[in-house]
Amino acid sequence: MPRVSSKKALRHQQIVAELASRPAVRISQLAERFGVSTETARRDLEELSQRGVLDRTYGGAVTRYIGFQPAVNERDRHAVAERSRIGRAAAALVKPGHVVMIDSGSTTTQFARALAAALAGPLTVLTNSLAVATTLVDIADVRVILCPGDLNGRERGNYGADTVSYIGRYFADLAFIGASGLTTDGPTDVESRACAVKRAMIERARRTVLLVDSTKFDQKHLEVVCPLSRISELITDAAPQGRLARAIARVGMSVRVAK
Amino acid sequence: MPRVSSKKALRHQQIVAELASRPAVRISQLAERFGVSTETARRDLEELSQRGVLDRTYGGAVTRYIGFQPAVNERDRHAVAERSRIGRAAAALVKPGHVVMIDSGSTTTQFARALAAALAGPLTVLTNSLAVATTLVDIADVRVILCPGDLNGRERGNYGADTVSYIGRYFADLAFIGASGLTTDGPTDVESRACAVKRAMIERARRTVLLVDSTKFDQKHLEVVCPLSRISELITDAAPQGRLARAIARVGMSVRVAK
DNA sequence: CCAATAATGTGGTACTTTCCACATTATTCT
DNA sequence: AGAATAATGTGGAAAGTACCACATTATTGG
Repeated sequence: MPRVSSKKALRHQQIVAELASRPAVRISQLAERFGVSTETARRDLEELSQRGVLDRTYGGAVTRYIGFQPAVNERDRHAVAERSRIGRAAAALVKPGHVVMIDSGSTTTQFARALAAALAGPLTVLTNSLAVATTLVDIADVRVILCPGDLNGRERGNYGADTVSYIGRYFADLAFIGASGLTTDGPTDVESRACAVKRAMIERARRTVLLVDSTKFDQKHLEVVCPLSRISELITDAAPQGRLARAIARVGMSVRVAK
Repeated sequence: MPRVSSKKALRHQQIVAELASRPAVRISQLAERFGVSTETARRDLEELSQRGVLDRTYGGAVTRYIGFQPAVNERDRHAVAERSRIGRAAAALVKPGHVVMIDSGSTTTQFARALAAALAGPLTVLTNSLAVATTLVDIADVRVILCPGDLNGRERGNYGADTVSYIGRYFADLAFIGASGLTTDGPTDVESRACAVKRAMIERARRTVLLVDSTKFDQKHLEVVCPLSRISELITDAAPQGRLARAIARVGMSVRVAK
Protein backbone atom coordinates (compact mmCIF):
# COMPACT_ATOMS: atom_id res chain seq x y z
CA MET A 1 0.00 0.00 0.00
CA PRO A 2 1.40 3.39 -0.96
CA ARG A 3 2.31 5.71 1.82
CA VAL A 4 -0.52 8.11 2.41
CA SER A 5 2.00 10.77 3.18
CA SER A 6 3.64 10.69 -0.23
CA LYS A 7 3.38 13.96 -2.08
CA LYS A 8 1.32 12.42 -4.80
CA ALA A 9 -1.19 10.79 -2.49
CA LEU A 10 -1.50 14.02 -0.57
CA ARG A 11 -2.31 15.94 -3.71
CA HIS A 12 -4.84 13.32 -4.68
CA GLN A 13 -6.56 13.63 -1.35
CA GLN A 14 -6.64 17.38 -1.56
CA ILE A 15 -8.09 17.23 -5.04
CA VAL A 16 -10.85 14.97 -3.82
CA ALA A 17 -11.45 17.28 -0.89
CA GLU A 18 -11.66 20.22 -3.23
CA LEU A 19 -14.24 18.43 -5.34
CA ALA A 20 -16.31 17.84 -2.26
CA SER A 21 -17.04 21.52 -1.96
CA ARG A 22 -17.06 22.66 -5.57
CA PRO A 23 -18.19 20.91 -8.73
CA ALA A 24 -15.09 21.38 -10.83
CA VAL A 25 -11.36 21.97 -10.59
CA ARG A 26 -8.97 23.23 -13.19
CA ILE A 27 -5.55 21.84 -13.96
CA SER A 28 -3.81 25.19 -14.05
CA GLN A 29 -5.19 26.09 -10.63
CA LEU A 30 -4.16 22.80 -9.14
CA ALA A 31 -0.67 23.11 -10.58
CA GLU A 32 -0.26 26.55 -9.11
CA ARG A 33 -1.68 25.61 -5.73
CA PHE A 34 0.45 22.52 -5.35
CA GLY A 35 3.52 24.08 -6.87
CA VAL A 36 3.84 21.37 -9.50
CA SER A 37 3.88 21.43 -13.26
CA THR A 38 0.61 21.28 -15.14
CA GLU A 39 1.79 17.97 -16.50
CA THR A 40 1.87 16.52 -13.00
CA ALA A 41 -1.53 17.93 -12.17
CA ARG A 42 -2.83 16.41 -15.36
CA ARG A 43 -1.36 13.05 -14.43
CA ASP A 44 -3.03 13.30 -11.04
CA LEU A 45 -6.43 13.87 -12.60
CA GLU A 46 -5.81 11.16 -15.15
CA GLU A 47 -5.03 8.66 -12.44
CA LEU A 48 -7.98 9.61 -10.26
CA SER A 49 -10.22 9.46 -13.27
CA GLN A 50 -8.91 6.00 -14.09
CA ARG A 51 -9.77 4.90 -10.60
CA GLY A 52 -13.28 6.24 -10.94
CA VAL A 53 -12.94 8.97 -8.34
CA LEU A 54 -13.69 11.85 -10.68
CA ASP A 55 -14.49 12.66 -14.29
CA ARG A 56 -12.04 14.43 -16.56
CA THR A 57 -13.04 17.51 -18.48
CA TYR A 58 -11.05 19.59 -20.90
CA GLY A 59 -8.73 21.54 -18.67
CA GLY A 60 -9.76 19.97 -15.41
CA ALA A 61 -12.12 17.54 -13.73
CA VAL A 62 -15.56 17.36 -12.18
CA THR A 63 -16.84 15.48 -9.19
CA ARG A 64 -18.63 12.27 -9.78
CA TYR A 65 -20.79 12.51 -6.71
CA ILE A 66 -22.94 15.47 -7.43
CA GLY A 67 -26.09 14.76 -5.55
CA PHE A 68 -24.73 14.25 -2.13
CA GLN A 69 -23.02 17.48 -1.32
CA PRO A 70 -25.01 20.69 -1.13
CA ALA A 71 -22.19 22.65 0.56
CA VAL A 72 -22.89 26.14 -0.59
CA ASN A 73 -22.23 28.59 2.19
CA GLU A 74 -18.81 29.38 3.55
CA ARG A 75 -19.37 27.73 6.90
CA ASP A 76 -20.28 24.44 5.29
CA ARG A 77 -17.29 24.64 3.06
CA HIS A 78 -15.10 25.17 6.08
CA ALA A 79 -16.58 22.14 7.78
CA VAL A 80 -15.92 20.16 4.63
CA ALA A 81 -12.24 20.94 4.93
CA GLU A 82 -12.13 19.73 8.56
CA ARG A 83 -14.03 16.59 7.72
CA SER A 84 -11.86 15.95 4.75
CA ARG A 85 -8.74 16.13 6.91
CA ILE A 86 -10.31 13.75 9.39
CA GLY A 87 -11.23 11.46 6.52
CA ARG A 88 -7.68 11.44 5.21
CA ALA A 89 -6.22 10.60 8.58
CA ALA A 90 -8.72 7.80 8.98
CA ALA A 91 -7.97 6.40 5.54
CA ALA A 92 -4.39 5.80 6.63
CA LEU A 93 -5.62 3.18 9.09
CA VAL A 94 -7.03 0.97 6.36
CA LYS A 95 -4.71 -1.78 5.13
CA PRO A 96 -5.07 -4.04 2.09
CA GLY A 97 -7.38 -6.95 2.65
CA HIS A 98 -9.24 -5.32 5.49
CA VAL A 99 -12.94 -5.64 6.07
CA VAL A 100 -14.33 -2.34 7.26
CA MET A 101 -17.74 -1.17 8.38
CA ILE A 102 -18.68 2.42 7.65
CA ASP A 103 -21.48 4.31 9.29
CA SER A 104 -23.58 6.90 7.50
CA GLY A 105 -23.04 10.62 7.92
CA SER A 106 -21.23 13.53 6.34
CA THR A 107 -17.92 12.84 8.04
CA THR A 108 -17.91 9.19 7.09
CA THR A 109 -18.82 10.19 3.53
CA GLN A 110 -15.71 12.33 3.44
CA PHE A 111 -13.81 9.40 4.81
CA ALA A 112 -15.06 7.24 1.96
CA ARG A 113 -13.87 9.81 -0.55
CA ALA A 114 -10.46 9.97 1.02
CA LEU A 115 -10.35 6.20 0.96
CA ALA A 116 -11.28 6.18 -2.71
CA ALA A 117 -8.45 8.56 -3.45
CA ALA A 118 -5.80 6.87 -1.36
CA LEU A 119 -6.56 3.21 -1.60
CA ALA A 120 -4.53 0.60 -3.38
CA GLY A 121 -5.28 -3.02 -2.70
CA PRO A 122 -8.32 -5.11 -2.01
CA LEU A 123 -10.92 -4.03 0.50
CA THR A 124 -14.33 -5.13 1.65
CA VAL A 125 -16.71 -2.46 2.82
CA LEU A 126 -19.97 -2.98 4.63
CA THR A 127 -22.11 0.10 4.99
CA ASN A 128 -25.65 1.33 5.48
CA SER A 129 -24.90 4.60 3.72
CA LEU A 130 -25.81 5.09 0.07
CA ALA A 131 -23.28 7.87 -0.25
CA VAL A 132 -20.47 5.68 1.04
CA ALA A 133 -21.57 2.78 -1.12
CA THR A 134 -21.72 4.74 -4.34
CA THR A 135 -18.45 6.49 -3.60
CA LEU A 136 -16.56 3.24 -3.26
CA VAL A 137 -18.35 0.91 -5.62
CA ASP A 138 -16.46 2.03 -8.71
CA ILE A 139 -13.04 1.68 -7.15
CA ALA A 140 -11.15 -1.35 -8.36
CA ASP A 141 -10.65 -4.15 -5.83
CA VAL A 142 -13.29 -2.81 -3.51
CA ARG A 143 -16.26 -4.99 -2.69
CA VAL A 144 -19.20 -3.06 -1.33
CA ILE A 145 -21.83 -4.79 0.75
CA LEU A 146 -24.87 -2.65 1.35
CA CYS A 147 -26.98 -3.34 4.42
CA PRO A 148 -30.73 -3.76 4.04
CA GLY A 149 -33.29 -1.68 5.83
CA ASP A 150 -35.72 1.16 5.72
CA LEU A 151 -34.20 3.90 3.66
CA ASN A 152 -34.03 7.22 5.43
CA GLY A 153 -34.31 10.02 2.93
CA ARG A 154 -32.55 12.73 4.88
CA GLU A 155 -29.51 10.66 5.70
CA ARG A 156 -29.59 8.57 2.54
CA GLY A 157 -28.94 5.55 4.69
CA ASN A 158 -30.60 2.36 5.82
CA TYR A 159 -31.85 1.93 9.37
CA GLY A 160 -34.00 -0.45 11.34
CA ALA A 161 -34.08 -3.94 12.74
CA ASP A 162 -33.07 -5.53 9.46
CA THR A 163 -30.03 -3.34 9.24
CA VAL A 164 -28.92 -4.25 12.73
CA SER A 165 -29.43 -7.98 12.37
CA TYR A 166 -27.71 -7.98 8.98
CA ILE A 167 -24.62 -6.35 10.41
CA GLY A 168 -24.61 -9.07 13.08
CA ARG A 169 -23.79 -11.62 10.40
CA TYR A 170 -20.41 -10.07 9.61
CA PHE A 171 -17.06 -9.50 11.28
CA ALA A 172 -14.84 -6.55 10.47
CA ASP A 173 -11.34 -5.39 11.23
CA LEU A 174 -12.40 -1.81 11.69
CA ALA A 175 -15.62 0.11 12.21
CA PHE A 176 -15.67 3.80 11.29
CA ILE A 177 -18.38 5.60 13.17
CA GLY A 178 -19.66 9.15 13.16
CA ALA A 179 -21.73 10.88 15.84
CA SER A 180 -23.64 14.09 16.51
CA GLY A 181 -21.84 14.62 19.80
CA LEU A 182 -19.03 13.33 21.98
CA THR A 183 -19.38 13.48 25.76
CA THR A 184 -17.65 11.96 28.75
CA ASP A 185 -20.35 9.30 28.65
CA GLY A 186 -19.49 8.41 25.07
CA PRO A 187 -20.62 9.41 21.59
CA THR A 188 -24.22 10.58 21.28
CA ASP A 189 -26.66 10.86 18.42
CA VAL A 190 -29.98 12.51 17.75
CA GLU A 191 -31.49 9.49 16.07
CA SER A 192 -32.27 6.31 17.95
CA ARG A 193 -32.24 4.06 14.94
CA ALA A 194 -28.88 5.44 13.86
CA CYS A 195 -27.52 4.63 17.33
CA ALA A 196 -28.65 1.05 16.99
CA VAL A 197 -26.78 0.68 13.71
CA LYS A 198 -23.62 2.20 15.18
CA ARG A 199 -23.83 -0.15 18.14
CA ALA A 200 -24.19 -3.13 15.85
CA MET A 201 -21.09 -2.13 13.92
CA ILE A 202 -19.06 -1.52 17.05
CA GLU A 203 -20.07 -4.93 18.33
CA ARG A 204 -18.85 -6.72 15.24
CA ALA A 205 -15.55 -4.96 14.68
CA ARG A 206 -12.21 -5.67 16.27
CA ARG A 207 -11.52 -1.98 16.60
CA THR A 208 -13.75 1.05 16.42
CA VAL A 209 -12.62 4.40 15.08
CA LEU A 210 -14.74 7.42 15.93
CA LEU A 211 -14.70 10.28 13.43
CA VAL A 212 -15.97 13.58 14.83
CA ASP A 213 -14.93 17.16 14.33
CA SER A 214 -14.20 19.31 17.36
CA THR A 215 -17.50 21.18 17.18
CA LYS A 216 -19.13 17.98 18.44
CA PHE A 217 -17.18 17.93 21.70
CA ASP A 218 -19.42 17.96 24.79
CA GLN A 219 -22.57 17.97 22.66
CA LYS A 220 -25.21 15.90 24.40
CA HIS A 221 -27.94 14.50 22.20
CA LEU A 222 -30.86 12.16 22.59
CA GLU A 223 -29.03 8.94 23.08
CA VAL A 224 -25.61 7.67 24.07
CA VAL A 225 -24.28 5.22 21.51
CA CYS A 226 -21.88 3.35 23.77
CA PRO A 227 -19.46 3.99 26.63
CA LEU A 228 -16.22 5.76 25.76
CA SER A 229 -14.30 2.59 26.54
CA ARG A 230 -15.73 0.87 23.47
CA ILE A 231 -14.00 3.32 21.15
CA SER A 232 -10.47 2.30 20.17
CA GLU A 233 -9.44 5.51 18.51
CA LEU A 234 -10.68 9.03 18.04
CA ILE A 235 -9.84 11.01 14.92
CA THR A 236 -10.68 14.68 15.02
CA ASP A 237 -9.41 18.10 13.98
CA ALA A 238 -8.51 19.60 17.37
CA ALA A 239 -7.45 18.06 20.66
CA PRO A 240 -10.21 17.68 23.27
CA GLN A 241 -9.86 19.74 26.44
CA GLY A 242 -10.82 19.55 30.11
CA ARG A 243 -13.12 16.86 31.44
CA LEU A 244 -13.60 15.26 28.05
CA ALA A 245 -9.84 14.99 27.52
CA ARG A 246 -9.40 13.44 30.96
CA ALA A 247 -12.21 10.93 30.37
CA ILE A 248 -10.62 9.96 27.07
CA ALA A 249 -7.22 9.53 28.68
CA ARG A 250 -8.75 7.46 31.50
CA VAL A 251 -10.16 4.82 29.13
CA GLY A 252 -6.90 4.71 27.17
CA MET A 253 -8.43 5.79 23.89
CA SER A 254 -5.84 6.94 21.39
CA VAL A 255 -6.45 10.33 19.84
CA ARG A 256 -5.26 11.46 16.47
CA VAL A 257 -5.56 15.10 15.52
CA ALA A 258 -5.72 15.45 11.74
CA LYS A 259 -3.80 18.43 10.43
CA MET B 1 -40.76 38.97 -24.22
CA PRO B 2 -38.65 35.93 -25.01
CA ARG B 3 -40.36 33.31 -27.10
CA VAL B 4 -39.89 29.87 -25.65
CA SER B 5 -39.66 28.38 -29.09
CA SER B 6 -36.81 30.59 -30.27
CA LYS B 7 -33.76 28.74 -31.41
CA LYS B 8 -31.79 30.07 -28.52
CA ALA B 9 -34.30 29.02 -25.88
CA LEU B 10 -34.50 25.60 -27.47
CA ARG B 11 -30.74 25.17 -27.25
CA HIS B 12 -30.82 26.32 -23.67
CA GLN B 13 -33.43 23.73 -22.81
CA GLN B 14 -31.45 21.02 -24.51
CA ILE B 15 -28.30 22.01 -22.70
CA VAL B 16 -30.07 21.80 -19.38
CA ALA B 17 -31.55 18.45 -20.36
CA GLU B 18 -28.12 17.22 -21.32
CA LEU B 19 -26.77 18.22 -17.94
CA ALA B 20 -29.50 16.17 -16.31
CA SER B 21 -27.94 12.99 -17.57
CA ARG B 22 -24.23 13.78 -17.59
CA PRO B 23 -22.14 15.90 -15.28
CA ALA B 24 -20.42 18.07 -17.85
CA VAL B 25 -20.81 19.38 -21.38
CA ARG B 26 -18.23 20.82 -23.68
CA ILE B 27 -18.61 23.86 -25.85
CA SER B 28 -17.14 22.27 -28.94
CA GLN B 29 -19.56 19.35 -28.69
CA LEU B 30 -22.56 21.62 -28.21
CA ALA B 31 -21.57 23.76 -31.17
CA GLU B 32 -21.28 20.74 -33.37
CA ARG B 33 -24.52 19.19 -32.20
CA PHE B 34 -26.56 22.36 -32.58
CA GLY B 35 -24.87 23.39 -35.78
CA VAL B 36 -23.83 26.74 -34.38
CA SER B 37 -20.49 28.41 -33.91
CA THR B 38 -18.53 27.79 -30.75
CA GLU B 39 -18.97 31.44 -29.99
CA THR B 40 -22.73 31.01 -29.85
CA ALA B 41 -22.45 27.93 -27.70
CA ARG B 42 -20.17 29.86 -25.41
CA ARG B 43 -22.69 32.67 -25.19
CA ASP B 44 -25.37 30.14 -24.34
CA LEU B 45 -23.37 28.77 -21.47
CA GLU B 46 -22.42 32.23 -20.32
CA GLU B 47 -26.04 33.24 -20.17
CA LEU B 48 -27.19 30.09 -18.40
CA SER B 49 -24.36 30.48 -15.95
CA GLN B 50 -25.42 34.06 -15.29
CA ARG B 51 -28.92 32.84 -14.53
CA GLY B 52 -27.54 30.30 -12.09
CA VAL B 53 -28.61 27.25 -14.04
CA LEU B 54 -25.14 25.83 -14.47
CA ASP B 55 -21.49 26.46 -13.67
CA ARG B 56 -18.98 27.36 -16.32
CA THR B 57 -15.76 25.43 -16.67
CA TYR B 58 -12.90 25.96 -19.05
CA GLY B 59 -14.23 24.68 -22.33
CA GLY B 60 -17.71 23.84 -21.13
CA ALA B 61 -20.03 23.73 -18.14
CA VAL B 62 -21.13 21.48 -15.31
CA THR B 63 -24.49 20.96 -13.69
CA ARG B 64 -25.33 22.87 -10.57
CA TYR B 65 -28.31 20.72 -9.78
CA ILE B 66 -27.72 18.09 -7.25
CA GLY B 67 -29.39 14.78 -7.25
CA PHE B 68 -28.92 13.06 -10.51
CA GLN B 69 -28.44 9.63 -11.66
CA PRO B 70 -25.46 7.39 -12.01
CA ALA B 71 -23.97 7.13 -15.45
CA VAL B 72 -26.25 5.80 -18.12
CA ASN B 73 -24.57 4.58 -21.26
CA GLU B 74 -24.98 6.06 -24.72
CA ARG B 75 -27.31 3.40 -25.98
CA ASP B 76 -29.67 3.92 -23.07
CA ARG B 77 -29.96 7.61 -23.72
CA HIS B 78 -31.85 7.12 -26.97
CA ALA B 79 -34.63 4.94 -25.65
CA VAL B 80 -35.47 7.32 -22.81
CA ALA B 81 -38.73 8.43 -24.42
CA GLU B 82 -39.99 4.87 -24.93
CA ARG B 83 -39.08 3.84 -21.44
CA SER B 84 -40.68 6.89 -19.99
CA ARG B 85 -43.96 6.01 -21.73
CA ILE B 86 -43.73 2.44 -20.49
CA GLY B 87 -43.06 3.73 -17.01
CA ARG B 88 -46.11 5.97 -17.04
CA ALA B 89 -48.37 3.15 -18.16
CA ALA B 90 -47.00 0.88 -15.46
CA ALA B 91 -47.49 3.52 -12.79
CA ALA B 92 -51.22 3.43 -13.47
CA LEU B 93 -51.35 -0.13 -12.09
CA VAL B 94 -50.19 0.90 -8.65
CA LYS B 95 -52.95 1.60 -6.15
CA PRO B 96 -52.75 3.26 -2.74
CA GLY B 97 -51.63 0.90 -0.01
CA HIS B 98 -49.89 -1.48 -2.34
CA VAL B 99 -46.64 -3.21 -1.61
CA VAL B 100 -44.54 -3.36 -4.76
CA MET B 101 -41.21 -4.90 -5.62
CA ILE B 102 -39.10 -3.14 -8.23
CA ASP B 103 -36.22 -4.66 -10.08
CA SER B 104 -33.12 -2.71 -11.09
CA GLY B 105 -32.55 -1.47 -14.61
CA SER B 106 -33.04 1.60 -16.75
CA THR B 107 -36.68 0.85 -17.59
CA THR B 108 -37.64 0.26 -13.99
CA THR B 109 -35.83 3.46 -13.05
CA GLN B 110 -38.05 5.34 -15.47
CA PHE B 111 -40.99 3.58 -13.92
CA ALA B 112 -39.95 4.82 -10.50
CA ARG B 113 -39.82 8.37 -11.81
CA ALA B 114 -43.27 8.07 -13.30
CA LEU B 115 -44.49 6.64 -10.02
CA ALA B 116 -42.97 9.52 -8.11
CA ALA B 117 -44.78 11.95 -10.37
CA ALA B 118 -48.15 10.19 -10.44
CA LEU B 119 -48.53 8.71 -7.01
CA ALA B 120 -51.26 9.55 -4.56
CA GLY B 121 -51.54 7.58 -1.37
CA PRO B 122 -49.32 5.38 0.75
CA LEU B 123 -47.00 2.84 -0.82
CA THR B 124 -44.34 0.40 0.27
CA VAL B 125 -41.53 -0.26 -2.15
CA LEU B 126 -38.97 -3.01 -1.91
CA THR B 127 -36.10 -2.75 -4.35
CA ASN B 128 -32.53 -3.76 -4.98
CA SER B 129 -31.90 -0.71 -7.15
CA LEU B 130 -30.21 2.37 -5.72
CA ALA B 131 -31.69 4.52 -8.46
CA VAL B 132 -35.22 3.38 -7.70
CA ALA B 133 -34.66 3.79 -3.97
CA THR B 134 -33.32 7.33 -4.21
CA THR B 135 -36.00 8.34 -6.67
CA LEU B 136 -38.81 7.32 -4.35
CA VAL B 137 -37.41 7.90 -0.92
CA ASP B 138 -38.27 11.60 -0.81
CA ILE B 139 -41.89 11.09 -1.84
CA ALA B 140 -44.32 11.50 1.02
CA ASP B 141 -46.13 8.35 2.17
CA VAL B 142 -43.66 6.08 0.43
CA ARG B 143 -41.70 3.64 2.49
CA VAL B 144 -38.61 2.36 0.74
CA ILE B 145 -37.05 -0.91 1.80
CA LEU B 146 -33.68 -1.48 0.23
CA CYS B 147 -32.48 -5.07 -0.19
CA PRO B 148 -29.03 -6.01 1.06
CA GLY B 149 -26.34 -7.52 -1.10
CA ASP B 150 -23.18 -7.03 -3.07
CA LEU B 151 -23.40 -3.71 -4.78
CA ASN B 152 -22.89 -3.90 -8.51
CA GLY B 153 -21.31 -0.70 -9.75
CA ARG B 154 -22.54 -0.80 -13.31
CA GLU B 155 -26.15 -1.43 -12.44
CA ARG B 156 -26.15 0.46 -9.17
CA GLY B 157 -28.03 -2.42 -7.65
CA ASN B 158 -27.65 -5.14 -5.10
CA TYR B 159 -27.28 -8.77 -6.10
CA GLY B 160 -26.36 -12.06 -4.53
CA ALA B 161 -27.60 -14.67 -2.12
CA ASP B 162 -28.40 -12.13 0.57
CA THR B 163 -30.56 -10.17 -1.82
CA VAL B 164 -32.54 -13.23 -2.80
CA SER B 165 -33.11 -14.52 0.69
CA TYR B 166 -34.08 -11.07 1.91
CA ILE B 167 -36.75 -10.76 -0.74
CA GLY B 168 -38.08 -14.13 0.41
CA ARG B 169 -39.12 -12.54 3.69
CA TYR B 170 -41.66 -10.25 2.06
CA PHE B 171 -44.93 -10.49 0.15
CA ALA B 172 -45.97 -7.97 -2.46
CA ASP B 173 -49.02 -7.13 -4.51
CA LEU B 174 -47.02 -6.42 -7.61
CA ALA B 175 -43.53 -7.08 -8.90
CA PHE B 176 -42.19 -4.83 -11.66
CA ILE B 177 -39.46 -6.59 -13.57
CA GLY B 178 -37.17 -5.58 -16.39
CA ALA B 179 -35.21 -7.86 -18.72
CA SER B 180 -32.56 -7.76 -21.43
CA GLY B 181 -34.71 -9.87 -23.74
CA LEU B 182 -38.11 -11.42 -24.19
CA THR B 183 -38.46 -14.75 -25.98
CA THR B 184 -41.12 -17.41 -26.37
CA ASP B 185 -39.40 -19.20 -23.50
CA GLY B 186 -39.81 -16.18 -21.27
CA PRO B 187 -37.80 -13.09 -20.30
CA THR B 188 -34.02 -13.48 -20.48
CA ASP B 189 -31.12 -11.62 -18.94
CA VAL B 190 -27.40 -11.40 -19.43
CA GLU B 191 -26.60 -11.55 -15.77
CA SER B 192 -27.20 -14.67 -13.71
CA ARG B 193 -27.34 -12.91 -10.40
CA ALA B 194 -29.87 -10.43 -11.75
CA CYS B 195 -32.03 -13.36 -12.89
CA ALA B 196 -31.98 -14.80 -9.41
CA VAL B 197 -33.23 -11.53 -7.95
CA LYS B 198 -36.00 -11.26 -10.53
CA ARG B 199 -37.08 -14.82 -9.81
CA ALA B 200 -37.21 -14.11 -6.11
CA MET B 201 -39.44 -11.09 -6.68
CA ILE B 202 -41.74 -12.98 -9.04
CA GLU B 203 -42.08 -15.71 -6.47
CA ARG B 204 -43.17 -13.37 -3.74
CA ALA B 205 -45.61 -11.20 -5.67
CA ARG B 206 -49.26 -11.87 -6.42
CA ARG B 207 -48.83 -10.48 -9.90
CA THR B 208 -45.79 -9.79 -12.03
CA VAL B 209 -45.55 -6.96 -14.53
CA LEU B 210 -42.82 -7.15 -17.13
CA LEU B 211 -41.50 -3.84 -18.46
CA VAL B 212 -39.54 -4.15 -21.71
CA ASP B 213 -39.28 -1.99 -24.79
CA SER B 214 -39.86 -3.56 -28.18
CA THR B 215 -36.17 -3.71 -29.07
CA LYS B 216 -35.91 -6.55 -26.56
CA PHE B 217 -38.34 -8.81 -28.40
CA ASP B 218 -36.84 -12.14 -29.42
CA GLN B 219 -33.52 -11.27 -27.82
CA LYS B 220 -32.05 -14.40 -26.31
CA HIS B 221 -29.51 -13.85 -23.57
CA LEU B 222 -27.59 -16.00 -21.18
CA GLU B 223 -30.37 -17.12 -18.95
CA VAL B 224 -34.15 -17.46 -18.97
CA VAL B 225 -35.67 -15.77 -15.93
CA CYS B 226 -38.90 -17.74 -15.82
CA PRO B 227 -41.50 -19.24 -18.17
CA LEU B 228 -43.82 -16.82 -19.92
CA SER B 229 -46.72 -18.13 -17.89
CA ARG B 230 -45.34 -16.59 -14.72
CA ILE B 231 -45.76 -13.08 -16.13
CA SER B 232 -49.16 -11.55 -15.48
CA GLU B 233 -48.83 -8.52 -17.70
CA LEU B 234 -46.49 -7.09 -20.30
CA ILE B 235 -46.06 -3.36 -20.75
CA THR B 236 -44.14 -2.26 -23.80
CA ASP B 237 -44.06 0.37 -26.54
CA ALA B 238 -45.07 -1.71 -29.57
CA ALA B 239 -47.15 -4.87 -29.97
CA PRO B 240 -45.18 -8.13 -30.29
CA GLN B 241 -45.46 -9.98 -33.60
CA GLY B 242 -45.36 -13.54 -34.95
CA ARG B 243 -44.32 -16.46 -32.74
CA LEU B 244 -43.73 -14.27 -29.73
CA ALA B 245 -47.22 -12.77 -30.00
CA ARG B 246 -48.77 -16.23 -30.31
CA ALA B 247 -46.83 -17.56 -27.33
CA ILE B 248 -47.97 -14.58 -25.27
CA ALA B 249 -51.59 -15.13 -26.29
CA ARG B 250 -51.35 -18.84 -25.51
CA VAL B 251 -50.41 -18.24 -21.86
CA GLY B 252 -53.08 -15.59 -21.50
CA MET B 253 -50.72 -12.78 -20.60
CA SER B 254 -52.28 -9.36 -20.97
CA VAL B 255 -50.36 -6.88 -23.09
CA ARG B 256 -50.47 -3.14 -22.76
CA VAL B 257 -48.89 -0.98 -25.41
CA ALA B 258 -47.91 2.39 -23.97
CA LYS B 259 -48.39 5.31 -26.33
C1' DC C 1 24.61 2.27 -0.10
C1' DC C 2 23.25 1.09 -4.70
C1' DA C 3 20.23 -0.29 -8.18
C1' DA C 4 15.60 -0.29 -9.73
C1' DT C 5 11.54 2.02 -10.03
C1' DA C 6 8.36 5.77 -9.53
C1' DA C 7 7.43 10.49 -9.82
C1' DT C 8 8.18 14.79 -11.75
C1' DG C 9 9.88 18.35 -14.84
C1' DT C 10 11.09 20.22 -19.56
C1' DG C 11 10.54 21.63 -24.10
C1' DG C 12 8.33 21.59 -28.28
C1' DT C 13 4.31 20.93 -31.29
C1' DA C 14 -0.39 20.63 -32.25
C1' DC C 15 -4.76 21.65 -30.92
C1' DT C 16 -8.56 24.16 -28.25
C1' DT C 17 -10.52 27.75 -25.96
C1' DT C 18 -11.06 32.60 -24.96
C1' DC C 19 -11.75 37.20 -26.06
C1' DC C 20 -12.75 40.98 -28.87
C1' DA C 21 -14.25 43.95 -32.53
C1' DC C 22 -17.02 44.01 -36.22
C1' DA C 23 -19.88 42.13 -40.05
C1' DT C 24 -23.93 39.70 -41.07
C1' DT C 25 -28.26 37.76 -40.45
C1' DA C 26 -32.75 37.02 -37.96
C1' DT C 27 -36.47 38.89 -35.33
C1' DT C 28 -39.49 42.24 -33.37
C1' DC C 29 -42.20 46.36 -33.20
C1' DT C 30 -44.79 49.98 -35.13
C1' DA D 1 -42.27 47.49 -45.02
C1' DG D 2 -38.65 49.68 -42.49
C1' DA D 3 -36.12 50.72 -38.49
C1' DA D 4 -34.48 49.04 -34.25
C1' DT D 5 -32.83 45.36 -31.74
C1' DA D 6 -31.30 40.71 -30.88
C1' DA D 7 -28.77 36.85 -32.29
C1' DT D 8 -25.18 34.83 -34.68
C1' DG D 9 -20.98 34.31 -37.45
C1' DT D 10 -16.04 35.55 -38.65
C1' DG D 11 -11.31 36.10 -38.11
C1' DG D 12 -7.21 36.71 -35.67
C1' DA D 13 -4.37 37.18 -31.58
C1' DA D 14 -3.44 35.56 -26.97
C1' DA D 15 -3.70 32.16 -23.67
C1' DG D 16 -4.54 27.54 -22.16
C1' DT D 17 -4.41 22.60 -22.72
C1' DA D 18 -2.95 18.04 -24.51
C1' DC D 19 0.40 14.97 -25.81
C1' DC D 20 4.86 13.05 -26.31
C1' DA D 21 9.62 11.79 -25.67
C1' DC D 22 13.16 12.22 -22.73
C1' DA D 23 15.88 14.17 -18.84
C1' DT D 24 16.00 14.62 -14.03
C1' DT D 25 14.93 13.87 -9.43
C1' DA D 26 12.82 11.28 -5.52
C1' DT D 27 11.76 6.98 -3.41
C1' DT D 28 11.83 2.19 -2.54
C1' DG D 29 13.75 -2.39 -1.75
C1' DG D 30 17.34 -5.09 -1.07
